[in-house]
Amino acid sequence: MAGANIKQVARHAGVSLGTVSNVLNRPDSVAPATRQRVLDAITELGYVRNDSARQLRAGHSRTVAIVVLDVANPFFTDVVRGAEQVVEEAGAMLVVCNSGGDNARERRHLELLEEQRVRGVLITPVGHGPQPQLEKLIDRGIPVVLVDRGTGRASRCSVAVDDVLGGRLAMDHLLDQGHQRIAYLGGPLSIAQVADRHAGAAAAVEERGTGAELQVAVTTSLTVAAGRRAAEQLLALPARQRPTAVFCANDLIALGVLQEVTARGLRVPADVSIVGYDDIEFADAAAVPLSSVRQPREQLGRTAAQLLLEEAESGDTHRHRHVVFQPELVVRRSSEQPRRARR
Amino acid sequence: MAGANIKQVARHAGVSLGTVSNVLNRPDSVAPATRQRVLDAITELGYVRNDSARQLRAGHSRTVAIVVLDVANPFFTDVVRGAEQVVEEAGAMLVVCNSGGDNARERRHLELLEEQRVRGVLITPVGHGPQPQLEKLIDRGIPVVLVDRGTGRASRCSVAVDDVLGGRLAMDHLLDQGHQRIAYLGGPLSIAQVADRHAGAAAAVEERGTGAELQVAVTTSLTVAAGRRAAEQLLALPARQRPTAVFCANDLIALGVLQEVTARGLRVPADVSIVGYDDIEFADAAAVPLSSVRQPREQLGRTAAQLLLEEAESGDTHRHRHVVFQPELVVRRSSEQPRRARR
DNA sequence: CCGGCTGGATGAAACGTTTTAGTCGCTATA
DNA sequence: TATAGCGACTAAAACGTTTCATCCAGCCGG
Repeated sequence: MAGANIKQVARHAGVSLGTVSNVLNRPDSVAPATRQRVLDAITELGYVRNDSARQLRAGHSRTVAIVVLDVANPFFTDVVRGAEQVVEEAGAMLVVCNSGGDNARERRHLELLEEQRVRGVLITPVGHGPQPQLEKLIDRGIPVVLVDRGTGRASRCSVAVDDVLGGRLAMDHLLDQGHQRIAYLGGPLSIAQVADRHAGAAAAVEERGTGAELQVAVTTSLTVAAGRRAAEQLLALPARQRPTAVFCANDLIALGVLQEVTARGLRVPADVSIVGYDDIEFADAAAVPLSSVRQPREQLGRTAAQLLLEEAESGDTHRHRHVVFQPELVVRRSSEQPRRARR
Repeated sequence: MAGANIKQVARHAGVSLGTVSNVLNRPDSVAPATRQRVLDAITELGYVRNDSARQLRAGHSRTVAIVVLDVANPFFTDVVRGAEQVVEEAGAMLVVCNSGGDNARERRHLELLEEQRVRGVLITPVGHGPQPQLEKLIDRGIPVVLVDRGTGRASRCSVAVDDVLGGRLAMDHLLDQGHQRIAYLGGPLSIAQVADRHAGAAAAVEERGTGAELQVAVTTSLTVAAGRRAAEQLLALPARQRPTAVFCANDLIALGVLQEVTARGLRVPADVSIVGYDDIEFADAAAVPLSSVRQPREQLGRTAAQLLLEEAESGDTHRHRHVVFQPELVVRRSSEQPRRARR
């Protein structure tokens, strides 16, 4: 009952092997009576298609992969959910791979995915530099869609949120509040999003021209723990060098900072204002509700998956597209208090 | 350059096809000179193994699947990370599938996984009832390990945390604080964890015998939004019927309750005490730090993966094992305040 | 009554591996 | 000197599909 193949089904139903295949793939092309006989045989033997053989014949699998920087980051889980919807609707399967922000792990995953001849890859690459393994995939004709990573090259589709704009929004807001010593927290800088958000923030300070100072504290990862450690260092500074506001590369960092700051007995936003990035569900539920830059996360995933499937279908006739969404600043208590000017 | 197969590599290197395979799989068995020639041919042609063909031959794939109730739930992302470590160390690949607590989706995933002839499946099943699709996998000889789901049947391994004990711990704590009207929030009850935690809570109330009352409010899912909605209903009750403490089936629900309660101008824990479950990272960062029942999440994943691989290796000689971890109550501000007795 | 057409079924090739049995030339042993 | 043994390599089978070229019977129009 366990391991029947198509040939045994055929014998059991008294038809040829090709007919069984037809029942499976083009049921209309076989006479109702025969079809029923085959179907009966299938259930009777507990036959289950062997996807390996199918793939081998087809030249590619029916799974789509998404490679994210961190599975545990709510930003990515939302993107994944969006992509999942579209992919499953198309009868395919989405597999989630976690690079953890590590170049080597990313490469390893891409190698495995190439071996698997996946139908396509959605990826938020670790670095901005060229990723040879990714080029290899594209050479082989496997569609690749860049997720949340800029306008990319002409050789692939991409969906993104304008991170430079996001950084600018956050920083303009803090400058509006009168802050003069502001810190940007995030890292590693090899992560493009981290760099872009910083670029936007720096540009905003520059343009404002009021001589505000933007310090940068680079963290080793985008986690709550990293945020807490970074805050520890900032708070060790003498009060007059200490920044009065912190803009964090994501909400996890921001939550870490929030924890550490309040643990030290300082108040948010009275002593330190905080703005995060991503507007994850928990930003609103934090000890002090967190101001944050919101991105259309699920939509990002959906759109990416759509572009991918589109490319997988249309083959050569495909023209690469680049979709850019606009972020939006959500002001909450962690930064909203009207303040006197500071220096 | 893109699509070379083993045969072309062989021709290019002037050897037989079998020799190339040997270079790939048993490099020591081929003479160094020949080996080098083959290796050169491989890089020159950009050859990449075709995993479908490999699998077909081997009879099973080298990927392990984990089917979780909710990818976006931090509890599961941690379990996934634990499993990932072990699986990748073994040179295999972990694919994450999301049942979303939906029976039909779970079945669909299992069907696909059976077609893929995966090496094994880690799963937190949606219901406690029998899942025929799961039995089918086992019949076929695909190892299945139950994650976070009780002592299970003898036909498979399992790892779990004692949810009944967890419910008991939480409830004992609340009873110790003198609460007499307590609500249990969670759902759907078809999710085993939800039912078990409730069972533990009910048992604690029963044993205490002080006539405390345990209301149950069933939610449609284990999300922040569901928690908020449930809280809305509870708070609509007249003050003297309203529970003074709430025990939530997970932290997401608890965070939702916390948000709604504070939004209504009530204080936690003065007006309503809250205890959550899972002790996710954000429990500590919430507006009022959340008491919660902690589970060894990553270890759960690691152990599950180890059991799975063990079974996959040893085949028939395998004896199923059931590992149970103990949960631990973490008391924080949301429930810790010493209180006068209530009624 | 014949030729062509059509719906329904068949047989065989092909996909790219891994593995097993076997071949071949050498060297060490009796 | 025959032979057993060994190292290095080869040839071919097998894994389970899908697809394509055939084939066959029946039916229609002429």
